[in-house]
Amino acid sequence: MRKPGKSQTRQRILKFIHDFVDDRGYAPTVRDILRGCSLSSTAVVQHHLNVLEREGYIHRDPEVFRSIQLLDRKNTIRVPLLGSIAAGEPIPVPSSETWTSEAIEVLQLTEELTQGKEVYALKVNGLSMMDALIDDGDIVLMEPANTAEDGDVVAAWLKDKQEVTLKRFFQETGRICLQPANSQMKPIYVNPEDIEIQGRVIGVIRKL
Amino acid sequence: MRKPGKSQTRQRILKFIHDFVDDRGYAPTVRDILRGCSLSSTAVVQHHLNVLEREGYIHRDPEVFRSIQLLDRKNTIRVPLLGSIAAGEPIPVPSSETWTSEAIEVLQLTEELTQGKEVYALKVNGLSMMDALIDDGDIVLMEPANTAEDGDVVAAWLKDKQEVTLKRFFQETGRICLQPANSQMKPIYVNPEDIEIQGRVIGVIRKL
DNA sequence: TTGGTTTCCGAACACGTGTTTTATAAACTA
DNA sequence: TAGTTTATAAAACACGTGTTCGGAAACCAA
Repeated sequence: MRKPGKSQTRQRILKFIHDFVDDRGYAPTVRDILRGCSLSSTAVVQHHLNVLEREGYIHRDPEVFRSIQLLDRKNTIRVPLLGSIAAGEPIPVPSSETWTSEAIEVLQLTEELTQGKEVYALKVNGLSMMDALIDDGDIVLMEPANTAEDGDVVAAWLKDKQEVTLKRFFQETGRICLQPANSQMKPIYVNPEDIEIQGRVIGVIRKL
Repeated sequence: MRKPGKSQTRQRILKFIHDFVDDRGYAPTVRDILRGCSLSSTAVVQHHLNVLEREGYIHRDPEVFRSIQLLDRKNTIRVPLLGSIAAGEPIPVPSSETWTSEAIEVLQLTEELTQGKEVYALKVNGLSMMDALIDDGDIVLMEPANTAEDGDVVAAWLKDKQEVTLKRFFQETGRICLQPANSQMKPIYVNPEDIEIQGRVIGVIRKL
């Protein structure tokens, strides 16, 4: 009384879990799976779940009800939109307390975009970032940072011009090179003491 | 021995649920909340959960363990990355069957970005879209469309030039105006029969 | 004060649910 | 063929968990 294929029951179970989570928003129990896949013993389900976990498809916390997690699902992360970024004013830099308390709005993004880092978002005000290919109304994802590595795109405060700019950062001997994303535009060079790194840009989102 | 504020306990509970779900991937039980919020009776938690549900913050399925769902969570949607978009070639337009079968990769995005529409994604190849403030490597979110309204940003195939372009669409008398996002650049005008709308752009994503 | 509402406590009940055990049958290996 | 591994079945155990109830404490309004 065994299935012909190698393990088509396991495929059914995995699909059932997917559908169940999509539908109900939480994971099924062993007995939910039993009924949903027309099996007749919890031990069968138990066995297949163990195999699925060993093979890396799911994760379970032992003894915890409804704790099946599908490992190909990415978590969504709540990203606080802390304010705006404009040419003439420094950007809001989050303290540990502003994180959700002072958020104007809370975006919900996946690790696809946040890359697992603790980020915050800023809305771009005006056209001053156009040389970084950033439009009015775009949302930039920032990672808090005071320093930068070569090649990072940073939000830099230029003390002499009293303005913030988004450019690619390169450390050179005695000076810093800030390169626009738009390669048709020329880089600018500043003294290290005339610049203040306010954050690292890890993404841009434009909703139309 | 009652809390001073009006119902700060309820706030604590809601925050605890958020953190718990973020951390573990499934919802807490009544007793998890009890311990996590330093309360001493499940009935207290039960009461606050009822209020939270009545006020629309959460949803619970009666008698089901760990069934608390946070209603401000947006669903994540699997978006197929169907190919690339480059200057000299038409963009891949999805049939109903390519939807996930021919996907090069599957992005996972929230309704925040997809706006609830059925979208697909294309990776931008080259710098030809720079006048739309789109960089090499950016990902554009497309909604299938053959027509456009005034103001839409569309992917248009220009028959005479044999190239695809991303521009804002405006219908004028006898001609069509295609306006770059970069306002420093001039719009172009084409005959209605020289243009073919291949899709509507609803978003742009740049990962750095 | 008075009454009414909300919040809290402690305890108990009922059952959903993960787990284990034993047994049987099918498939694979040598 | 015999031996091993895998898949299935039925039943039972142990406890996690939603729910309920009676009563007390804090707050509010008249």
